[in-house]
Amino acid sequence: MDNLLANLKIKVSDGLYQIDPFTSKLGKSIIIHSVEMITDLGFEKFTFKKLGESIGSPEASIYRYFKSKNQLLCYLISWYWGWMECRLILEIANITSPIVRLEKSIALVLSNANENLLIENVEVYKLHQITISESIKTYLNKDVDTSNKEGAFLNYKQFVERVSKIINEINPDYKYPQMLLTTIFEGAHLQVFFGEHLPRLTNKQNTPDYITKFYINLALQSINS
Amino acid sequence: MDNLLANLKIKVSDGLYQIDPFTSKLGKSIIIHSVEMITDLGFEKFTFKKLGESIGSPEASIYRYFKSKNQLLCYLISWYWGWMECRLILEIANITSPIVRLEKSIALVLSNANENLLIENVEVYKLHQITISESIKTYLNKDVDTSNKEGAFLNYKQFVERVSKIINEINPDYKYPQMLLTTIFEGAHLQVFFGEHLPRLTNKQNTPDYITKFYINLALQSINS
DNA sequence: TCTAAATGATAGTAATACTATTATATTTGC
DNA sequence: GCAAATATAATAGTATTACTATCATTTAGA
Repeated sequence: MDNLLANLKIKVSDGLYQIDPFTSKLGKSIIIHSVEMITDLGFEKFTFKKLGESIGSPEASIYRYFKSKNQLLCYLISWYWGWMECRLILEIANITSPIVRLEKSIALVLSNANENLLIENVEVYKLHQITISESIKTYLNKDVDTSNKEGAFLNYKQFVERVSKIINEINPDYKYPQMLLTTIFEGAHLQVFFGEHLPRLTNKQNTPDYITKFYINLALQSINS
Repeated sequence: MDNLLANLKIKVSDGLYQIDPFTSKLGKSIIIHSVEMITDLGFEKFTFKKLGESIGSPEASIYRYFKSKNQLLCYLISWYWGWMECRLILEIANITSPIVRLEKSIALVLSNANENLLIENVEVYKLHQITISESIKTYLNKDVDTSNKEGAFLNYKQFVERVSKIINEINPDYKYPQMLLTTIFEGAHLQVFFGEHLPRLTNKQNTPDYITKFYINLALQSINS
């Protein structure tokens, strides 16, 4: 897969950066180290000053790439969903059954967890962790409409859109594909978090894919009724 | 209902305050005004300094009630779920059918929106808005385990627990009641938010209770299969 | 090699999230 | 009704955050 994707550039809306980070060494370093640091510290305790220290560049240089910590988070999450869309396309290509395609789409959102994959030198499983714990912070705030105009959620919307079309292949009359999918995707992330920190809010099982199976069932029951 | 609840004190874990705010005038003022301000400004832009100005007390006095902005948010959300549990008990008392009880439980989580109810002088619909946009911030952070020990999520867990028992009345073999319920409750809040700000991530309908109906169906299909 | 752009080094600002201290009210127990 | 305990006000101060600004230096492209 790495080879296949070597020449692939994941598209992120140009409202999500001041300078495209993948056009320079410093830019790439910002991405790689911020993924590292946000995973370790959490978004709240992560600062551009700490990031600057860890990459050996002044804080001010980082602001040339991202106008705020928030913009950087939006960039990372958007990049993640762009990457997920690539994976989705590869994963479901040549599969005729829409049900199988849907199953694979849902499973995809819960994968990444233990893979040691580097893409553009970013540790993808860390970005997955960040998406689980931090992604809702990109939109659950008073600036959501501005971020939306800047294109912060385009890649996520596109991902949802693509899977919702599969749902409508299964059942053209199903009225709530987006609603069902965001319920599943956000819910799936949450259950991972609950499993680790708030077990009374979930039903953790020993099998590694119990969350995936739960949501696949939920989806198919809802769509086929 | 107001009369019924006049003497009722909603229990909040004592790890969520330094001084119980409902034991003094200043404490009550902190609660009432913080609900107001967090609704208007959002949690990120809300500060104890602004709160102090709006209630005419110094910032330092607020810190005697809540050691941090985060603790105050945890208090408010916990209070909200305590209040919701009270409503739940009243709402489903004397209803024999567990299916109807479950339906009412789910509907409850999406109610409050337009009611102009004051309880302890707190505008409950604003607290509902805060829960929609801010509640996940109480746990999606690196301090979650500490907050959990302080009892921040007890009232929410209790609410979920109570409804999960209804699910197991309907189907004693159903394995994922907590998982299903947190998916529904958090999902329901999210769909309200998406409906207002990110419509491509949901399927907004003209009927006011489309979200409720969607999740009731989802629940019953999953439980009865 | 010249020039433009990117980066580094440094400084500075307003605001945030607190803590500390002392004086002044207010409540309460006797 | 008064003293003691407690709560609040007034004020000051700190480290950190989230930036912005300036200018010198390095690097990269034509």
